[in-house]
Amino acid sequence: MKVTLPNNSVLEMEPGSTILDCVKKIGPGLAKSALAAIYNGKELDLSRTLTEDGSLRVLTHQNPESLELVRHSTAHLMAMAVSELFPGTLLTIGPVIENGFYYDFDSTHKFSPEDFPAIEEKMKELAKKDFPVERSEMARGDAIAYYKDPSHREPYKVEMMEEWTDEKVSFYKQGPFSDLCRGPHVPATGKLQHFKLLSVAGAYWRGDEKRPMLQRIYATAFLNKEDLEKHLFQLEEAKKRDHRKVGKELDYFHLEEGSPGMVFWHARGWRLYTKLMEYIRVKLARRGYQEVRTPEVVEKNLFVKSGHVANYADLMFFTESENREFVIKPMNCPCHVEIFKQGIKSFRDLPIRLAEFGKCHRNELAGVMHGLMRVRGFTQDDAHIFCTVDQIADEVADFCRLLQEVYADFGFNEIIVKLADRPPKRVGGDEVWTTAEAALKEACQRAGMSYELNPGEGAFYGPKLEFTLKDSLGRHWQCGTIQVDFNTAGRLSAEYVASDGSKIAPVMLHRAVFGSLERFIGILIENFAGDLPLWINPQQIRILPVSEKFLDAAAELNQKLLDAGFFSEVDVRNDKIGFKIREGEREKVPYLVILGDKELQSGKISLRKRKTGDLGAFSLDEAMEKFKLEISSRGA
RNA sequence: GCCCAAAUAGCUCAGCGGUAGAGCACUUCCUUGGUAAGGAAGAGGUCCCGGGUUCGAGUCCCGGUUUGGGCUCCA
Repeated sequence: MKVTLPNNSVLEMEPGSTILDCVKKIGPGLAKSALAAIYNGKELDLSRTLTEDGSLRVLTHQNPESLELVRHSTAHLMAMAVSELFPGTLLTIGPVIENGFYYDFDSTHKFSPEDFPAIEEKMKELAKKDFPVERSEMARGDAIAYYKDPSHREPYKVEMMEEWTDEKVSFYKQGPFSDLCRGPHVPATGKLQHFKLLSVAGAYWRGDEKRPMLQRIYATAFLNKEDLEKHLFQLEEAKKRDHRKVGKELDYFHLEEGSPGMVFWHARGWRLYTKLMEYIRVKLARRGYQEVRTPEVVEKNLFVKSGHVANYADLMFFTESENREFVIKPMNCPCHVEIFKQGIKSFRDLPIRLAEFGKCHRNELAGVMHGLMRVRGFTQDDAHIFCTVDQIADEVADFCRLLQEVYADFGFNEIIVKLADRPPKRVGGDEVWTTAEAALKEACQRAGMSYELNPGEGAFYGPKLEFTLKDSLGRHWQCGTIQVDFNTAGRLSAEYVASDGSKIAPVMLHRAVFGSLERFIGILIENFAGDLPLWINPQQIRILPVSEKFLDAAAELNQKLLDAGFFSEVDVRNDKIGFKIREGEREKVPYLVILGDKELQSGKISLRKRKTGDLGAFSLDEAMEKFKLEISSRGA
């Protein structure tokens, strides 16, 4: 049998040899460090027997592809440790996830982080024993019978296997522990060294709330110690940056028990909020959007006609007055349609782009609220573009460019685009869907964005693009979206007069760049760890008088800065300058101005930049130029 | 909505059947200063809400609310 290596050399192997035999032939060092191999494009265990000619690539700790393998094998190691420490625990599944893996257990023992050291110790002990990990196969029926036997009862495994159609299933055995698994795995438990248990949480069997609640242990594993430590450091960093914590420290907002999921914006947070609105408002005006404002309390009937009450009632707040029923609007679209319907629209008027900072309320499930990221009352930077089918591509392409421009201004340069196409249940003919999907694809191309397909995930009324940005810690946040809608305008009897005089319902494009102002602010806080760039920072300058003698001079300077449009304030407290500097740094004020005798004598001010330190003396004009430059360049 | 946990001073938290505590912040006084914490004194609490157990409940039990970690869902 011929085995081709990556350097194109060919090894001649006896029939019946395993991959490991092959690797040994390449070199004993490689055989020692090998974890698995890719043979003819398939990832396989080293113990697998070669049955055909092929090309071989050996995976070691050096290869990024090994990460999933190691994580999955570590999941088995964790399951083994848990089984030994807590006999009677039932096994379910232990998949690899983005930054690690988890394993779901059904156990009478209630796991808590206090169990982690013992489990980790056990894992290390089992790893040290270096059990070989051995693959075996069994007929599916036999495996089911085996797992039904009371002495090794695993009902969850039985349920999974009963749904499969494979004739044979594979098991992986390490020492006394074995688990149903497709593999592949590392050759021995000794290869597993860099892991950490992270958290424990409830999770339904198969994500179904009617099924038993299992206990999920989240953990992670890496190929080397440095990567593990780097990841653990990032988790710590993320915790420090938590927008709920930072937002409170910076006095941006608070939430309270009486209004769950509704934000009380404090002066500073609201300054940031309005800054973002002003920023996007200018961009929209230049692209031909018309900003409008519609009511938050709307007659229920409008949302009955739009279909929201039928499909969305669980998430809506209702109210009534004078025997009439109203809704607190959960979205702005029907209101924008009402504006569109005022007067007669011609095809010449299209596209019409109606934008609104629309405050919406959704009665989200109690368990899903999360700081600013998931709230019940929020404001979308919403707009609806009423257009013809032919105009979709142009409008979407223009939106994609707008979105790129905006995200780049905030320093987000990596954007993931997902195209969700036609779902099984949908309205509209196939030819319209095809046109719309093609238009979205074309728009992405024109904007130079590559997209992943999210098959069947579109809304019932049309396909959509979803935009996810990556923050400074590499975390993903879905913000922007543009959705094609063939349904709503027609339902609400909105139409335009076409060139042939017929009346046609326009296509509606629902779109948002930030998504919601609340969520976007949460993302900004975490991305910048509270150190917002000067151009959006609601605190820009704080004047620190060296002693009370300089309070008047400080007030005068403060007024000049306020007149010039900067956010400035004076620390009037009777404390030493060192203390005020410390406080200013702690409260993340970008610039501190020290004002004392020296400054009054020289007519200059002393500037101190956060995290950098003393910048020296500047005339007021020089300092303001400096601020303006930093603001216009949007520098961080 | 479901599982688990938490809720004590403005903030961060300790106390876990026997008279409510600390640090920071706040107020007053002393100090009037030069690039990351000057000193002293004072004030501040329905211990989330409602029931129960007990001679006695922040503390134990039950119910509710909110928050947190997840599941599911989503801007």
